[in-house]
Amino acid sequence: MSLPHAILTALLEKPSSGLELTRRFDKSIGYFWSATHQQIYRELGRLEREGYIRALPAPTPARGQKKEYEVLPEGRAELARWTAASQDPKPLRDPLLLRLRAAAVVGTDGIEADLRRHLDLHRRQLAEYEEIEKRDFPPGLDSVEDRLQHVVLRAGIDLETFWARWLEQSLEELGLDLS
Amino acid sequence: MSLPHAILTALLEKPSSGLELTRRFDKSIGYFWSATHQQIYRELGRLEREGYIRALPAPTPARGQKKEYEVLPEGRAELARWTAASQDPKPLRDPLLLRLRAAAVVGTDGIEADLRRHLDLHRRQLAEYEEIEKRDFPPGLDSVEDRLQHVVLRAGIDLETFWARWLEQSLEELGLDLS
DNA sequence: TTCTCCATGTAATTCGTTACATGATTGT
DNA sequence: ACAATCATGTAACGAATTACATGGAGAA
Repeated sequence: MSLPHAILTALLEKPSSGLELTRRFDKSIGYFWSATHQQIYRELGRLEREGYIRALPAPTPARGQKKEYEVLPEGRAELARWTAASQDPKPLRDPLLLRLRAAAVVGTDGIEADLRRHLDLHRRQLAEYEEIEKRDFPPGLDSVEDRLQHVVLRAGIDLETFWARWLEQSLEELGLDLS
Repeated sequence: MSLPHAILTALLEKPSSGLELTRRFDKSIGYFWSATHQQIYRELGRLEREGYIRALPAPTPARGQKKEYEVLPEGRAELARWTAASQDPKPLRDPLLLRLRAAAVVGTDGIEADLRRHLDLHRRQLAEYEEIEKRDFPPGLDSVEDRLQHVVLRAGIDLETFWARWLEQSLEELGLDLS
């Protein structure tokens, strides 16, 4: 039940149309909760039916016309309720770890190349996050909002750092040099 | 498409019935690919229909009777193929990070207690993994299989370490002492 | 006999993904 | 006029979650 709340958060930050939301989900919020335009349109319809958001009055409402949404007080209340509610952490589910475990049974042939590729992808993502940190979070920011957004970005940076280090160590441990 | 391959791996390690698999998915393999008994039974049926596994001949095949499965050569081949195939890393998707982002908009009321709870849960999981490491991976193990299983466990340990540290730092950053 | 596990399933729903469809706007 | 792009959707499917159903075996 996270997607509707991701959308409510995005719309509170700035009222938007479906496609604008889709673009914003390719960065920012999408860094920790991705979504496609099909999911977003479906969810916008649901949220509107349930009275959490409404479409801003448009001159000519028609298919193919831009439709902007804003959050209603009920939507904000629901988001506050959900944010405060306790939730268990999801158990880890990672195909790459599963593949290594399988490789212990059927052999490691062909997996090293993909480990190196993952290492490269995580390094790139890390660099991107660090760019954002440098740009958007100069030292000396103090508001609670800034601090919250910063710790979230920190999670992204630390996670990518973990993956990169772990992949480096694992490649070495398995006797595969780093090219 | 990971669940069938998780099951093939588990069955290669040791032929099992559905319920035995379910129990093993509560530990070991389940630490990085969890599954419920409903998923497992459905997938066992599919794998059998497709000729990847077969039920061992039982004295009295009937509902409510234990049914053991073993992997056929086709199943092993499919697992080897999947293990070697390239796969993109899944984008991060974490409800807790989303809630912090939402809290930047609707306020932090009620979220600190859950952050502390998550910290506690991650510390417990970390302790459990470290127990396993001490028990199953004494220094001096050398086979490729052991090393592979060890780096997988290492990923679990490092991930839990990351979450615990990140939660400690975030609670502090948000001005909430660690009680 | 009834209760409690063990063991194997079915059913309904939701969420995410992939592919496709349609209208409006802008540039050439 | 045509193509490309913007924008909003539909349809179909697969995977995961939740709840429920059925049967067998042993203990009180």
